[in-house]
Amino acid sequence: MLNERSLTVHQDCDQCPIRHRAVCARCESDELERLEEIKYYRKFEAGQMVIWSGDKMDFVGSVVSGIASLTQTMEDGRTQMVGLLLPSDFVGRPGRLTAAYDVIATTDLVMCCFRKSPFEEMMLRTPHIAQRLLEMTLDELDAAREWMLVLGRKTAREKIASLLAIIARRDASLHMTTRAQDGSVAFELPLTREAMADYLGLTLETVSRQISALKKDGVIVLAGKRHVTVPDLERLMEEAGDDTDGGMLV
Amino acid sequence: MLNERSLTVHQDCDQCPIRHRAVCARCESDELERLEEIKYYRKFEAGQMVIWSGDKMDFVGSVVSGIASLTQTMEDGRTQMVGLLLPSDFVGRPGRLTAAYDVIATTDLVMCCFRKSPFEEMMLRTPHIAQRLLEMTLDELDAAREWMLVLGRKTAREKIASLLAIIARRDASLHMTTRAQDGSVAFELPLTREAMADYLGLTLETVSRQISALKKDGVIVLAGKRHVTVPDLERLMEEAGDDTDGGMLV
DNA sequence: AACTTACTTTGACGCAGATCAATTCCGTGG
DNA sequence: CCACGGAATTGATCTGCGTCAAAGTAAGTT
Repeated sequence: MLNERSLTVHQDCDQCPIRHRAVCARCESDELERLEEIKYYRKFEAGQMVIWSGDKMDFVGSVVSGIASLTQTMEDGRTQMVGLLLPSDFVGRPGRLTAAYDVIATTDLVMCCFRKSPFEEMMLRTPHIAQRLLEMTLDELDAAREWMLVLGRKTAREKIASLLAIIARRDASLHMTTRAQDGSVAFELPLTREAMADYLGLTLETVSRQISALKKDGVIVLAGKRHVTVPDLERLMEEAGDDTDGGMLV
Repeated sequence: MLNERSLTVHQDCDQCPIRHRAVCARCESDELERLEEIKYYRKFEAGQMVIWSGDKMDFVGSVVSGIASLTQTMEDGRTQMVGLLLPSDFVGRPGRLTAAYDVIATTDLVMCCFRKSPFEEMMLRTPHIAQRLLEMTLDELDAAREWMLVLGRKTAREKIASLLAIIARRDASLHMTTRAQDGSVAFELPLTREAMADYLGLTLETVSRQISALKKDGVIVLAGKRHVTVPDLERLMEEAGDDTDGGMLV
């Protein structure tokens, strides 16, 4: 799967996250119309498989609402999440026949899809789309590599802080956070502890313990299990060991 | 940096790994000539920095000979290699101003470069190049994500086996391995123990210990510190915990 | 041949995070 | 309202890998 770093939120239609004009601001408008014609929606329930690794992929698309995850699994069951698809993120691989990872609906999910072959044909006709997709894919590659540093070198506490910082940043850019006058940021955790563990290469117990520790140290405040308030985003990012000012991740 | 998954080895010129006709088999030949015109070579010694993270990138190119690594570093010095550039791999990010990672010559290195702006102009003129680069970048993304599984979920022994399997496979595709009649494969390890550790998210001591263990168990045979013989590639891949038949990595 | 320097191996020990095991929390439906 | 079940917490213990330290190896230099 290609994923994330959307074609950005549709301005004209709050149902569909793909702002076609962002894909290709310089294309002839009839191409854009054609894109509109081959569009359709798919819904998934939390926990449902969207795509199995190795399956034939006959569509590309993007997330309208909900969260999906890209996951790799070893025969013995160990799993690693390799990407998180938030609303506006792109899924699919122009030019590829089969899916490389499992895609799972983490929450209830709505996707806006395009049949792959017409999309690809259009890509061939309109060069700016390939250029835009290249741009997006490079962003994803950056994100994946930033995540490699997290997985390979960070401590459990730093990993949790990194993930929270990323979600806070991403949610902020989608205006999903509450930002109080004192600068604190609040958001809803979209992942179970287990999903976080799979993303971070940890166990769910370690995730739980580190969240408790961050809470005890006042880095975050929890209301219920899922509602997180970050009093000081700077502090959280220090905890994450982040040099990267605001490197875009996921 | 974009990297790896080359524009493949030049057929006409063994000096230059970029087979321009592979980039764009369908372009007009004068475009290819133009690419030839803006080409130049750069040499680096082992250990030299090719590019600093954050620096302005004014060229793209590919590795002719030697090995380079893409590395991320935290302020406290922890480092994670996020990519390995072998001969024929591509470096550079069309459409990006600055480098996202350090690029370091792991061995003596020769690169074939193109000044970035003419290359980009050409990319705009010849759509197949953007499509080819998209293809390559998607491959890299797959590789990065496969590596996330290695970093997040595999044991030290599996990590080492994974790395050796990848190098063996990569070298084989470049005809750099010796393949004996009994099916064993032999190659030269291009990395120090420390570099391997940085790639695998381990310490050099653990790398050394696991290599000794694999040797003791007959999975590999060492002649000197660097020359590796793999009697049974299947066995090595089992040790790597590899489901992926032959997923391209690095 | 002796010295230097960088790389590698091996050992002893400690700790971060995994594993195993009980509760507790909380949302949902009867 | 209670009861049920998945999610989360917390505790006790184990272990793989990191850390610190020392010694071995190989290639280049004088």
